[in-house]
Amino acid sequence: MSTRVSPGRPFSVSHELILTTAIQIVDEEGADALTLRRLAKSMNSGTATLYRNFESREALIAQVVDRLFAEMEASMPEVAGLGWKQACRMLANHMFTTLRRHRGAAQLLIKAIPNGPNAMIQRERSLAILLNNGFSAPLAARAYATLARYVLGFAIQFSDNGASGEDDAKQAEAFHRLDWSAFPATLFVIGELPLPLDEEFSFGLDLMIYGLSELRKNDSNK
Amino acid sequence: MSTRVSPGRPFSVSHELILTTAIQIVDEEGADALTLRRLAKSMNSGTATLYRNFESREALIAQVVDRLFAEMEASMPEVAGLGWKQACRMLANHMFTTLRRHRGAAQLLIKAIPNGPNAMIQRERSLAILLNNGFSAPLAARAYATLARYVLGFAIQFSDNGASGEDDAKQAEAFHRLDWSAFPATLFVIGELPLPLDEEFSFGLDLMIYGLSELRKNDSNK
DNA sequence: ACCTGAACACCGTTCAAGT
DNA sequence: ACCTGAACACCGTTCAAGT
Repeated sequence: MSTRVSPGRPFSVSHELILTTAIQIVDEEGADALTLRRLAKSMNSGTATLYRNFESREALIAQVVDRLFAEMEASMPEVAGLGWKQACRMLANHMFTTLRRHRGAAQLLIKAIPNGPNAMIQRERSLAILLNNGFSAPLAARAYATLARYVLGFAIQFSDNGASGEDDAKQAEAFHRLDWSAFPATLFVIGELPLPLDEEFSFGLDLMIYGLSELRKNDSNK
Repeated sequence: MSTRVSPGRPFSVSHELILTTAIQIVDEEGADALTLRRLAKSMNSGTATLYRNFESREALIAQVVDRLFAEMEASMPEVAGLGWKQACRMLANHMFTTLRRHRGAAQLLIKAIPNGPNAMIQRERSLAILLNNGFSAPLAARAYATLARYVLGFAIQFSDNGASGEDDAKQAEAFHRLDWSAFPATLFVIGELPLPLDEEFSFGLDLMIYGLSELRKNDSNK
């Protein structure tokens, strides 16, 4: 697969290699492992060389992030024939799945809101679906912004905390130490927790889409 | 303020002082500034001394996090007479506000789900409200888990990225470079973006609460 | 002209040495 | 017995020196 947005400037080959290697590191070892030293070593180079292609670590990360949006765009499911609800669900799930596939990638999106070319294309596509389905400009803007934050917020929380075995053990132990009189509600629902991550995500997503459908009715009637 | 010598158990005063100082640093300089060296220097001490009170940086952060839950608990609004919708809204807003007041604090909650005593009390209180209002155990568990993730997900994204002036300038510049033919939907809603953060948060929260009210009806009728 | 080793000022963690 | 300076193995960034 070729790059969607090519710079066509000096250092482009090296530039390519750096981004590819960076994503590989994020995939295999998480966001914390993406250090300039680690990255340079993977390419048998030194950190100083990286500064020939990128102004700073932050700038490099911004381009890594846009790569992820390019990948999302390339593997985007077909939503043309679907209703807006189903389209929203698929787009949100697709973004969520992509971020989860690249382990700690979601954490890279925190610092700065994605502004790269591929992120812009994705926003355009999403807004167009809403506007073509009777959403007013203010409602479409709100719906898109909130849903995008929702997906990213969940993806961040599910991104890196790999050692669920150890965490779940601690959680279970803490629950067992609770006494009935002080924590009746917690113990009453204890069999339901913790929820599978995907289920938690889908549950909240459906709540929001349902709420949007109600707002849309009033929006259109007005 | 001078350092007091503890008469009773060893390190207890120092333990207190460390947590207080840590929160002060997070408030004033953000989560990134909370380094052990920075923390030790604030107390005219060395990093090694910190390891006398805390097993690791991670353990220290876990206790800082539970301090925030304690603060939330202490300033919790009265929700006894309110309906569950209004109670949910107030609890979610309160958690969001508390996390925002301590600038980068939300980022400290990512690594491990809060397990401290004060976090447990807060969960008990929230679950009890849902269960006392006709929610079944499965629905209450889902509602609580999803809302808690929602609040934290938003708080994280609004936590540290302080330089909104520079960011907004970049965003505006990027928007101006767009051409109408390629980005019609984006340009159509451009006047609506970016939304104020609180509005975005409230918008999504209301969507979820509305969706929950529908699920609750079926839940109770069953 | 292009590249990079080495330095600088940081980071979390450990432990031998000091009191 | 208690504390901590100093070391260790890292980090992002810079620049003089090498090719």
